[in-house]
Order: sequence, then C-alpha cells, then structure tokens
Amino acid sequence: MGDTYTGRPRGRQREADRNDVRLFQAAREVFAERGWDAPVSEIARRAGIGMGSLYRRYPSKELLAQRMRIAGMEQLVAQARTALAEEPDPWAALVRFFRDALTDQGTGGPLLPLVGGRLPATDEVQAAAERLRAALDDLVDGAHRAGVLRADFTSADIPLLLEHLAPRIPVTGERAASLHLRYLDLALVGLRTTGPCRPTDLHGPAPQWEELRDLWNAPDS
Amino acid sequence: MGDTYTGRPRGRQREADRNDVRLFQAAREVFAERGWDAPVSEIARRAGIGMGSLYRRYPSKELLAQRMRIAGMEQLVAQARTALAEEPDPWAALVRFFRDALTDQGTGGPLLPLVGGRLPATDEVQAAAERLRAALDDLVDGAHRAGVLRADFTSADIPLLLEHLAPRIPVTGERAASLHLRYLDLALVGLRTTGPCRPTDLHGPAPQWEELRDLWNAPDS
DNA sequence: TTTTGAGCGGAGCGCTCCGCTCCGATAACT
DNA sequence: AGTTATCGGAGCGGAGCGCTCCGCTCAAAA
Repeated sequence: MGDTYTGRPRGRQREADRNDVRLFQAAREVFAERGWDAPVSEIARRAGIGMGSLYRRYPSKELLAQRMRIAGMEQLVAQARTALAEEPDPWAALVRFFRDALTDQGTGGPLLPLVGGRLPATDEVQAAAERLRAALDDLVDGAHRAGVLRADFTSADIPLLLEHLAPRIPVTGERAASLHLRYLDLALVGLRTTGPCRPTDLHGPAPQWEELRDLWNAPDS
Repeated sequence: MGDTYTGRPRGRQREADRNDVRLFQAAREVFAERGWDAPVSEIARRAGIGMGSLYRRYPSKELLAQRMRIAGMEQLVAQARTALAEEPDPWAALVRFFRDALTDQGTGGPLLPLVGGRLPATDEVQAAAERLRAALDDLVDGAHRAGVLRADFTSADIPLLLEHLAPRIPVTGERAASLHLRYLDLALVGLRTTGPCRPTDLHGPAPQWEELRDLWNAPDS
C-alpha cells in the first residue's frame, strides 16, 4: 500500500522526485524562451527525461502550461511580498519588485511570457490572478500613500508595463535582462513623483548598431 | 512590346495594380499582427486575391517579408526625417518621432515586428539599415547637441526601445497603440535631461484588472 | 459576335512538425 | 533469478504550412 511508506524516498522514487524538479525547471525555461508554442519534446529533452515520464506527470501540454502560468503568478506574488517585507521605503520596494520581476533573481528564468499568454481560463488561474492583484495592490497602494508614485499609475498597469519591458527579443540570458533593466530605468523616472529628478546612469552598456545587425539577421543565412 | 504602352492602365492591368497595393497593405497588416510566422494564405485572403496572384508578384514568402522589412525601415526613416523637418525643437522632434513610430500615423499599421524579426541578411536590408542608422543619428545628435537628451542614450537604443514599447500583446488596434503611448510617456520623462521634471497625465485610460483577465484568457474556453 | 489568352482565384499536393501513445529496456525490490 | 513499476524515445496521426497547378474569367483583338 502507499501508506506503508516511511522514511525518505529511495531508488525509483528518488529518481521520480528528481525528474519532477528537473521537469519543472525545464518547462519554466523553455516556456519562458519560446512561449506557449514551444514543443513539449524540447522540454523533455532539456529535463533529460523521456516523453513517457513527462506525460505520466502532466496528462496534457495545456495542463503543464497552466501549471507554469500559475507558478509564474505566484512567483510575482512572492517577489512583491518579499519587496514589501525587506524594503521599508515604499519606493524602494517598488523598484526592487520591478528589478526582481525582470531578472527573476535566481528563480531560473522569467515566466512572464506565460503569464501574459492566452490560455483557457481555469478556476485555479483565476484564483492566482486574484492573489496577484492583491499583492500588487499592496505594493502600489503603499507607494501611492507615501506620495512617491504618480496617481494615475494603477496596479493593473504593472503586468502590462512588465510585458512591455520584457518583450520576447531574439536574445536571451544576461544581455536580454540587461536591456530590460536599461529601459526600466527610463520608466522608473517617469513613475516617480518626488525625489531626484534626473536618474543615475542607465543600466548596462549601450547597444551598438553592430549588435542590432546581429539581432536582425538570421543565424546562418 | 511593352514600351508601346501609352496612357493610363485599364482593364486587367488596372486590376493588377489594385492588387499590388491591396497585397502590400494586407502583408503589412498581417505581418505586423502575427509576425513572420503568419501564413501566406491569410495575407492573400485579407488582400482579397488568390494565392496564384500573390506568388506571381512575390516568388517566395521570404522575398515578400524582406520587402516589408525594408518598407518598415524606410517608414521609420521617413518618420524621422518628417519629425526633423516639421519640429524645430530637437526634443519635440524626438517625441514626435516616437509617437509616430508607435502609432504609424495613417500608414496602415506598424512594421516594427518585421524590422526586429530574424531573417536572412541581404544587401538591400543592410543598405536600408544603414539609412535608418543615419536618420536616427541625426535625430539623436540634434537632441544631444541641444542638451535635452541624456548622453548615455544612443541612436542604437531607439530600435530596441521601440521594440520594448511595442511588444506583441494579445490586443491589436487602437487599444494596443494607446497602451504603447502610455508607457512611452513614462520613458520620455527618463530620457529628458532638462525642462519640466514631472510630466502631464499618462496617455489613455488606465488598464483595469478586468481588461487583463480578458487579455490572459483564451477567446472561447 | 466570336476568338483568344493573360491573368485570376483557390483546391490541393507534399512536406514539416507537433502532441501524444506505446512498448521494449532498465533497474529496484523480493 | 523473477517480478514489476518505471523509464526513454521511436513513431503515429493529424494539423498546418509554403507553394503549384489548373480551370475559369473577361477585356481586348479579330
């Protein structure tokens, strides 16, 4: 029986658990890079497991994607809560949240592409979206009460602004995050209503036209 | 012979010309909405012409896309030149250019998605990119010399910033452009080094959470 | 009016690629 | 060694794509 299990998992059970976390990480990365259209086979390949094992855990691609979408929302909620808890200043909390959300501090890649993707609605997703709204409301209300955030910027602006600041561009990893932070720096100036008017330097090195040429041209020919 | 043609085209020739412009407009719209992955058949359908007529004019999808990419770059060049010519103030010219580029004033939709897409390099594309660089250099240099634009913002930032401000989001038309302008307003504050510190109201109505719910959920189920 | 053929629209071919299933191989327990 | 749960991945069925091909249309020539 299942309830006869005692102690830590061993053998096949351990492998299954390891597969679970690998699968989760791989799905997060692949969906983040290529969106909902990413092939399931690449997720399995990157996780180092077979298709059979993947489909035993998630009976369909859609369920896997929905799970990642919820995980993405919960990640944003956690980042908002952390920012509020660790940054006493409301403005610093908001900035911290934006930076964390765009770089996904040590969480293995951003899930925003799936959060903003179009998938069938489920109750779980609705509930996660409600929690996200509550967390972002706290963040924004705090900044509004402190008078540091422009009044016409709402909590519903945050997901859209994040989607604008983190578009799918033909570059991934550090450089993409650096560019996202660069243009976040611009937007932050516009968000603030008090304090120093001109910001410090923009994040990261400025792009060069040679870099654009590489971005715009297909890899081989 | 062909050179015996005199006067205006009539009959089938007129239809062919009308098809040309319809095809161009349709390709612009479809590529703008769905990117390089858009099916050729939808372009033909929206143009109201058959596949045969489409492929008589463009021997491959790739050539059609490259043509639109060049058109997109040339449109940006034209918008930059127009902004420089009609706005005496360098800052006003820069703002005018950004707004025009994001809304594509009466040009039938933005072509930025194709400009930023990955396609094989061709000499024509390289030349168009060079002209684009020259035009954006003029725009940025003017603002730099006037001291109104932060020094660490370069002309190569402009295409990337435009891509960030105009991501493919699951909404098209007026509302998408309105949102793009909204977040452009934020970035513009960060770009300016002089003048009024706090901007006027953000463009457009603030998004509501209900709107986000509609954006994130699939159309039917 | 009749003939003609360039130009038209769209059905469908061939192919790629994807979600998903199935089964032989593998390895932990007895 | 035998048993059995679990694994990996080859392959199936089908959707969707770029592109071709062909019967039809209709303005112009005879």
